[in-house]
Amino acid sequence: MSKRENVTADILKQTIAILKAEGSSGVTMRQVANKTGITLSNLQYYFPDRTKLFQAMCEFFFRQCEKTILSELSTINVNDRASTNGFIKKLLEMLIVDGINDYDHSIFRELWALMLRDKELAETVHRFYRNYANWLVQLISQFTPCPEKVVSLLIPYADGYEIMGADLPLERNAIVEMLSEIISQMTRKK
Amino acid sequence: MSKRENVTADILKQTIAILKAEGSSGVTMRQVANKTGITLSNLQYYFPDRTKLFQAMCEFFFRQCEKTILSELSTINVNDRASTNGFIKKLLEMLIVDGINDYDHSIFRELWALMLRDKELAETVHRFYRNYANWLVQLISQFTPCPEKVVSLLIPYADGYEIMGADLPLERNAIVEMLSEIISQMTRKK
DNA sequence: ACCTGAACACCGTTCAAGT
DNA sequence: ACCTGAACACCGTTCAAGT
Repeated sequence: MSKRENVTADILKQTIAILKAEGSSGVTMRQVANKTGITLSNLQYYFPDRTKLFQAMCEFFFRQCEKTILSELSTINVNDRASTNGFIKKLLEMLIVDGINDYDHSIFRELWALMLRDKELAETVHRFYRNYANWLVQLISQFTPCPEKVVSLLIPYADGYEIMGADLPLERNAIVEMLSEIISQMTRKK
Repeated sequence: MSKRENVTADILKQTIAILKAEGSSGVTMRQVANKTGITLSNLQYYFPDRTKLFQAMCEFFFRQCEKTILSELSTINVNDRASTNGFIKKLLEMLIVDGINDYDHSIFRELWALMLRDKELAETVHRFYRNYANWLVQLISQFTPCPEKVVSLLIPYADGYEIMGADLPLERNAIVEMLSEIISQMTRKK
């Protein structure tokens, strides 16, 4: 790793840490520089303005995400290949998460807001979602004849549930049950 | 309306306008004061700090939202009472919206981020979602024996779809079709 | 009760200057 | 190629002072 790569990786890690802890308004150029242990001017040498820093942070974040997700998905694949029902349940338990459990979800929420005012960052987020959808389709295609339907149902639902799932008339268990039924009906029918 | 009510309403309207146009980082105390035509100090008399301004803005925004939604829902109710299928389609067309069409959705995205760092604002958002879910349950209960299921499926899905629906393997029409089938199967079964 | 302006520490960005 | 510090206009907040 070149010096440039090392320094920028440090900067982006600190940026993500601050974003997670304090939100996008907490990510100031001076704060990032301080936590990284460099001067403001030096930070600006690597990232000439705040927008560029956010864009790079976004790409860095998704590179990490992709590693995590791919290893999680491969885990599920090995253990539960046997039964279709067990597989679906495992997948649902993984995807349908309460907003309180935030580990990386808070960063997604910040990105959804930042997307509105930064087209390049928005394209990075959309690219991630397209990749994510493709992986899921590929994984699920072993278990159902309509993986595109299942994925098109689950990904948006998981994002929305994370925001306001706690305010729904049904409890999480009932919702997982409902989704499980919907998917097995889809799978049976065709 | 008292003077206080008039001034605060003006302030909050301008706050929402700026939030929609420039995002939460664009909502500065000085900018809000300028657009409202009052001094910074005077704005601070009505809203002692930025957090209080955001909280009041959030409540004001949802009061407007509730009016809009209730009138939209009553419209759907009158025209399509006749056929259950027609009613569901109308409802889906209303709820499943692409992120590009943003009218008020951009404000929701900002609020989802602000919720993470302001518990009072978060409670206001959750209260809105609970009300929204209750109205939908009530409206839908005429057409299906399991309105809680339908609502618990549709609201999170609509929020998630607005963010990343464009990145799914299925087109919007196919998705509306899929959801329509799912709901009519739910309705038939019981 | 309502409104004002000065002053504080902090912010992003620019720039001329160093190695 | 990499790093620095001073200076700019802007920010939220505090405060003492007015009507």
